[in-house]
Parts: sequence; structure tokens; C-alpha cells
Amino acid sequence: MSDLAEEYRLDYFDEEGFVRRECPSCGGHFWTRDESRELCGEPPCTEYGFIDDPGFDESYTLEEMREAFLSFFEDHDHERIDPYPVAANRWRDDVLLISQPCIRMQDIDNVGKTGRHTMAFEMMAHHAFNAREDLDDPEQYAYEGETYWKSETVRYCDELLGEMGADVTDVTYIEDPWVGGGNAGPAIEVIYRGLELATLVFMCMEADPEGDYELKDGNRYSFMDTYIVDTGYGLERWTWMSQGTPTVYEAIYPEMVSFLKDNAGLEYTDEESGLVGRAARLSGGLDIDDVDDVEAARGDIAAELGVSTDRLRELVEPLEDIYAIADHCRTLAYMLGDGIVPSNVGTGYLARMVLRRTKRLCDGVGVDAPLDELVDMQAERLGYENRDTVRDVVRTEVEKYRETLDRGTRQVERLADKYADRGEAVPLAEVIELYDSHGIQPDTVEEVAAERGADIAVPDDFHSRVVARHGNSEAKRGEASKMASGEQERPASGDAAETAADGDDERVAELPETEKLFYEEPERTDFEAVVLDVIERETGCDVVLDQTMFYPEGGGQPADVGTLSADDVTVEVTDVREVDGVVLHRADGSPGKGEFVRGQIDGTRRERLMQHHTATHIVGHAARQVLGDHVRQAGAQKGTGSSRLDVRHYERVSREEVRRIERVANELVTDNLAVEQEWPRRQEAEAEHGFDLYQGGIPPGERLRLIHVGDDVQACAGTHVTRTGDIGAVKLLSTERVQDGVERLTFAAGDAAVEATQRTEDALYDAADVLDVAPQEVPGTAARFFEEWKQRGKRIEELKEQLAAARVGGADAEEVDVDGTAAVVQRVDADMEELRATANALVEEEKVAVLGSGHDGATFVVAVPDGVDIDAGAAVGELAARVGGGGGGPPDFAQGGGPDVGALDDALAETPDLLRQLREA
RNA sequence: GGGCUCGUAGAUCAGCGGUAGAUCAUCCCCCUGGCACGGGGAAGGCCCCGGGUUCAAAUCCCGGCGAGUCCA
Repeated sequence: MSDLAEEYRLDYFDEEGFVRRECPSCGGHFWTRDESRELCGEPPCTEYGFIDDPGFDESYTLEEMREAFLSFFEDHDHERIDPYPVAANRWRDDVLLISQPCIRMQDIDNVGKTGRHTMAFEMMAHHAFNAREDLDDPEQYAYEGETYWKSETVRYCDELLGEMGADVTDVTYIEDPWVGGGNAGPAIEVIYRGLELATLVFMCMEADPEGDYELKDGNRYSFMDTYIVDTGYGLERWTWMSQGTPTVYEAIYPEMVSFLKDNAGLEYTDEESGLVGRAARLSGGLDIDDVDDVEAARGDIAAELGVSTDRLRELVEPLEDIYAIADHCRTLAYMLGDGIVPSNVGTGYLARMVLRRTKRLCDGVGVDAPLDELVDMQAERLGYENRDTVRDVVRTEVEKYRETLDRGTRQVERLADKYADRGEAVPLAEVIELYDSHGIQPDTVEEVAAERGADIAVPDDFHSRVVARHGNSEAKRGEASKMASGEQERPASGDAAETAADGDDERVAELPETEKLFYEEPERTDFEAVVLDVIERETGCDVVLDQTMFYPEGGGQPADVGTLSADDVTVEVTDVREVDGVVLHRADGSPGKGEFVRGQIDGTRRERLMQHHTATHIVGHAARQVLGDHVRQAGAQKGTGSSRLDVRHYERVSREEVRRIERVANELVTDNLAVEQEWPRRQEAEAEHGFDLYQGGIPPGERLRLIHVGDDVQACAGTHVTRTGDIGAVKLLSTERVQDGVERLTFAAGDAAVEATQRTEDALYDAADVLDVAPQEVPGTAARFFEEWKQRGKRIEELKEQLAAARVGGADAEEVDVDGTAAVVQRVDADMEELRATANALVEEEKVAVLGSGHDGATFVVAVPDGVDIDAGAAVGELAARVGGGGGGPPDFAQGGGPDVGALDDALAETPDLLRQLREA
């Protein structure tokens, strides 16, 4: 680690008279203006020194602090950019100044309790990108030369603190090298009065087994061509510092906290609130990094305050819950406002978990305001415009949760009753299943079980047992349940561009990019080109041309197919792919390198693909209008017969909504709007249209291709028709819930739409034909027929009962005496149901019934009245064996049979003897 | 993306190879001066769909559709 010590000798530290010290408490190195200073200033070496004594001159709200930060750096030549949605998973490489909302799930249990953890926070940052000036090829990076580096970065931080009115002699800069994601560099933690306010990262190294520096992760690193300033200033902490409130929550959500306190009816006497305040201060000063610590510390704090631990907990816990609710609502506002839809998978699942947790906290502490209103308070503060949708999502989700809870409670009650009746404890396996498969919290189970008088013991390691149930090694390490988060990735250095699996030899890399003709003249199907290279493959070969009309597979649009013709040879093109701008035409033969070829693509196929592609944009646009602005594309696949578009939505799409989407889409078609393309610079496009451009993913490159269809604008590389009228018609074929929160819309466009309609019509006509009615009458007739069919079934059953009763009194019944009990042995060629009815009727008359049928194979029913000592099951087993089958059942009623109908009569003839034998046995 | 659970009367669920059930709701009758309740009775089932195994499948197996849930 000391390897990097040189890296911290900054001109700025020299100029300002800083000295380097080693902290006697933790051993870390830091820089300070205060020559007499000993400790580094970071907890646990030092306690908070700003509670009730703000570290800055003025008190700032969150908004004011953000603005103060941004304007400070704007005044110092930084360009402000808009934050990314929390849902986006990309760090732009041209950032200079930003206040970026983030969500961190890891600390979820600490929120509210420790006084400083929040799940949602804003990371304010300024960045600078530098490249060494002595490079051979400066062109290979997006930036050139040095903007600024370590000294300037520290100076900015120092000056900002000074401007805020901080006592700069009390600020320490701790050396703390940063390592992550294959990169590394020196980094500095900025500490003031015990609180870490910022981290200044100087990324300038990359993993290199030959590297000269071994860093704390045990890997070796060496310096890179580029070096980047990456800073993180915690907005919440700066705000807190400026106010000096006992907890960070009171500084950042004052209105919400007081609203919640009020709503939950929390009232404190002066004495009590004094106690709470002192407790908060004490726990804030401690080095508490997880919940166990908080619980442990509670006793110490209570002792120090001279109250009982229980009394302290009683006072503090409701407050902790309220802090957490405020924070969680902000998290939800970020997530839902940015278009995350709750789901059982992915990020949506995290949103669902946060929402449910928040709801539980509200219920627990007695906040009865609807959750959608609470989230809306934060959404409003954060300036979201889609607040109605957010509320709708929350309401829907709360309702779903309520149903889950109801369902769960009923289930637990049933289970508890069952075990209480037996006088057994509820087994752990049941509890695990309730949680794992039904989402019922173990404490709910305990509660309900207690009400129902069933014993149960939930072990402390419950959750790890659940994990163990999932059964394998990798899961066990994840016991700390590190959830994926919406947190931003660190900027990657130069090239993260990963290379495609096969087909990208060096040969391809050396070829010039293929000129793409299909963008300029999307309706042309033939072209001429020169064969630049032919690469032999296992199946056929890849032909590279100077220019092409063939669209390579991409963006959910399949590749074109067609032919390439040279003078004396024509080859079939079956697949087309693009590697690094070079289009590879997979063909069944070689047209010859250097040849001049004519290319012909399958025009009908292309046209259908274009219709479907443009239609995909139209359907997406229509879905947004009908379902709401939150609708985002979650995937798409175009085809020639139909296409599908997956959209994020929080409910099933109803039939009525489908019709409306279809109507809106077809209006766009009949309006015959021009479909326009343009190639703006990325930054300008984002500034004008926002991130909703990237419905189909974020394409690489400095320039984007934008497709305009009416008001709809999307970044898209596919081929499109020139006017929406060319699509002809759009027909939605089906909706499917591909996951919770994602609906798949399948549709057809153009000829395919007509064909699809014809198919459904054919089905209708065929059905009408069968029913012998007009198509319009099919539903009514089908309903009537179904109803009649059911009635007839019932009538048949009645008649069989009657028939059975009649048969009992009939003449052909052979009645025998089996040791004093009357038995009827009879062949009745009827189905099983009739046999059963007849047998039952005989039993009513206290007779043993042995009935055989040759109807459908040989079948038997044996029924025995109460009190007669014959085992029907055994009798049937014996009889069935004679016809080559088997059978069985309870002693009073059994059925069986076998395939050998020929042996049926013989078997029946022997029955009286058989019954006597059974009786004796 | 992976795991698990569940689809049976209008609702909630039992049944888990051998004659489809309970409770509530509905309808009728009785009890009462009237109501709550109570008593008696009736109606109400493509046991989600399609294959397979079996003499026999609501039940077991496979596939599909639908719903839920846990984890990445």
C-alpha cells in the first residue's frame, strides 16, 4: 500500500502547508493543516463533532445544498449534466458534473436505526478525463491531454468547504487507495468533524500481472494511458453537516418526518424528546455499521441516559420506523418515477420488496396514510411528472400485497389448526415452505400459530436454512443476501468492447467498414458491389463486400436473405451478421474474391420485416398512450408473419386496452405519417429527447440513428418503411404475461395482419359450419349448446339411476345364496357409472352385488352391504385377474377390469364359489 | 435467469389412484309478533387445458395456460 505514498505528495498540500501524519489509533495516513493533530478524524478514531453544532455557516436544505454544489463547480468551468434514471445501468463517459440519485440495498436493515444510513441518496460528483500527452496515438481515446488532476481536485474540495464556512484546519484528507473492477488508483477520503463528506478517486491504474504495484486486493497493477478524476460527494451528508440535527433523516426529510410522526400519533413530552435526542446523538457518535450493533449499543446508551433499555426502545423504535418509511418512500419514488415496474424478477423485485417492507413499517408504527400518498410526497419533492402513474402503481402493488397477506394468513391458520388438533408443533419445514413458496414472514407464522394454540420455534438462522434449501454451494456464501442494486458502475477505462464469439478473425478487423445502402434506399432490393474478401467457414463462407443492401441481424430484426451473382456464379445468402462495422454475408459458395457482383435481396421478406419493424415502434407508442407513460420496451423480436413487443406494465393488459392500442396504432397508419431518420450526436439527441430514446437498448457510437414516427422518437438501427401507410394494417394477436410486470404483445402488420385476420375468421367460419349457424350466432349458440350439454349430462345420470333401480327388480338377475346372504351376479353391458348405480341399488336391498360388463374391455363392480363379511376389493382383484387385468377398492365397494372380454362370462359363472371362498377366508 | 407452491361449487378450501366433499354465500321451507340466530331441504362441478401411465386419474408423469412466492 505504501507503494502509492508518493502519489499523495500534492503541490496543493505543499502550498497550503499541509503535513502528513499517521493516525496512532488506526494506523492510517492523512494530511492536515493542523500540525498538532494526532487522530485521522474518522470514526471510530473520532466522534461526531457537528451534532447541535453545525459545521457550516448556514443551514441548507437538500435542494439548496445540491444547488450550492453544482453552482460552485459551474463557476469553476464544469458543465452540468442531467442525472440518469436510477434504472439506467450505464455511466456516461463524458460526464463532468452531476448530482446522481442512487439506491443502495445493502444497508436496508440499518436505515432508520443508525441515524446515518439511507437507501436512497444523491451522489454529487465532478469528473475530469485525462490522457497522457506522450502517447503514440492520442486519437485512440475520446479525450486528449490533461484537464486537471489530483492537486486541483483537492483544491476544489478544500475551497468548497471553505466557502461553506467549514473550519479548514479541522479537515483531514485520508490516504485510502481505491481498487475495483480491474482498475485502481490513489484515493482520498475527506473527513470533517468525524463525518466522511467525500471520496476523491484518482483512477489511473489497471490490473496487470506484470505491474509494479500490489494493492490491497492482492492483485498487481500498473499505470494506464488515461487517468480520470472520479469524485463522490454525499449530498445528504453535506446537508446534515450544515444543520447538525441528531440524525440525517431530520435534516433531509423534515416535512415528511413531522407528517409521519403526526399521522402515527407519536407525541413526546419534553422530557421524552430530550431523551430521544440525547440517545440519537450517542448512537450517532458510535461506530455502528449493522443492526446487531445497534441492538447491542442500545443497552449501553440506556445505561448512560439512566433509563431502562425497554423504555428507550419503546421511545426510539417508532421513530426509527418513521425515518425508514421516509427514506423508503424516496427510494420508491426514484424507482417508480424512473419507470421500474414491480415484478417477481430483476430490479422490479427489489422495488416490490421495498414497497412491502415500507407497508409493513407503516402498519407496524400506525401510519394510516395511504402508501401511494406518502410516495407521492417524495415524488413531488423530487419533481417527477408521472406522479399519477406512480400512485397507480403503488395502489395496485399494495392491493396485491394485501391479497398475498390474506392468502397467507388463511394458509397459516389452516396449518396451525391442523397441528394444534394433533397437539404437535408446526414443523420447521412447513414454516420454510410458507416463506419460500408463499412469501409469509416467519414472525407472521409465529403470531398466528400462537393464536391458534400451535407451538412453533423459528430458529435464528432461519434465512440461511431457506438458502440451504435452495441447495448448493454458491448460495451459501451469499448468506449476507447482497442484493443487486441500481447503483452506478464505476466508469470503465478505454475499451470494454467485448469481442464476438466466432467469425471475427484479424482478417475482419483489417477490412474496411461496409457501406450500408439500406438506410438510404430501404425499398431497393438490388445493388452492385465488389467482393473484398471471402472467408471460408465450416458451413459455406462469409463474403465481405464494399457496400451492401443486406441488413445484418440486429435490434430484433432478422437478417435479409437473397443472392449474390458474379458473371458465372450465383450464391445464396442465408444469414448476414455485422462484426465491427464489417457486414459478413454467409453464403453457400464463393462468388470469388475481387469479383464484381450483383446482389439481390428477397424483397417480399424485407418488405414484411420493414412493415413489422415500423409497426413495432407504432405499437409501442400506442401502448404508451393507452397504458401510460411508464411503458417501456423490455424486448422485441420482428418476424415476417408476426412480431412481438414486450412492454413493462404493472397489470395484465385487458381486452379493452388491446382494442384501444389497436385503434391508436391503426390511426397512425391511416395518417400515413412520414417515417424519418436522422443521425444526431448522442449528447444532443439525449438532451432533446431524453433517455426514452433507448427503448431497444443503448447503442454504441458517437452518433445515433433516430427514427421518427409521428411524435415517437427512438434510437434504432433497423430498416423502416418510408410512410406509416405502407404498413397497411396492424392487428394485435395476443397478450401474454411473460413475467410479472412484463406483457408481451404479439401482433402482425401488413399482409401478415390480413392473413392473421383470415386465420381467425376461418376458425370462426369452421365453427359456424359445425353449429350450422351464421358466424354472428356462434357465441350464443355455443353457449346454448354447452348449457344443454351439461343439462343432458345430468339427465343421463338421473336416467341411469332409474335404470339401475329398475334393473334390480328385473328378471334376468341371477340371485344366489352365499351362506345366508343374498348375492346378485349379473352381466350388465353398460359403462362403469351404470354398474356403480346398479350395484348401489342392490346394496340398498342388503344384497351383495357382483356386476360385470363387456362394454369397454371387461369391467367389474363388486358392492357389499354393511355387516356382510366379504371383501369387495379382494373379490374384484380375483375376478379382474381372470380377464387379464387388476382392480381393487375399499372393502364395501370395488372396481376393476381387464382386456379379455371372452373370459368375462366364465368369471361370472365362478363367482358364487369365489364369494363362498372369500367368506370362509 | 433459477427454485418452489397452487389451479376442484359463486367465495374459501378438503380430498391426492377406486361412488367428487365441507363451510360460507344463493334459493325454498320451518321456528318468531318481527329481526338476529337456529333447524330442515334444494340448486350449483368440462375437478384449468392437452397428452401419457393404469383395469381405473381430480389424484401419478410430461407439456401448455393461468396465478403466487423466494432467490440472483
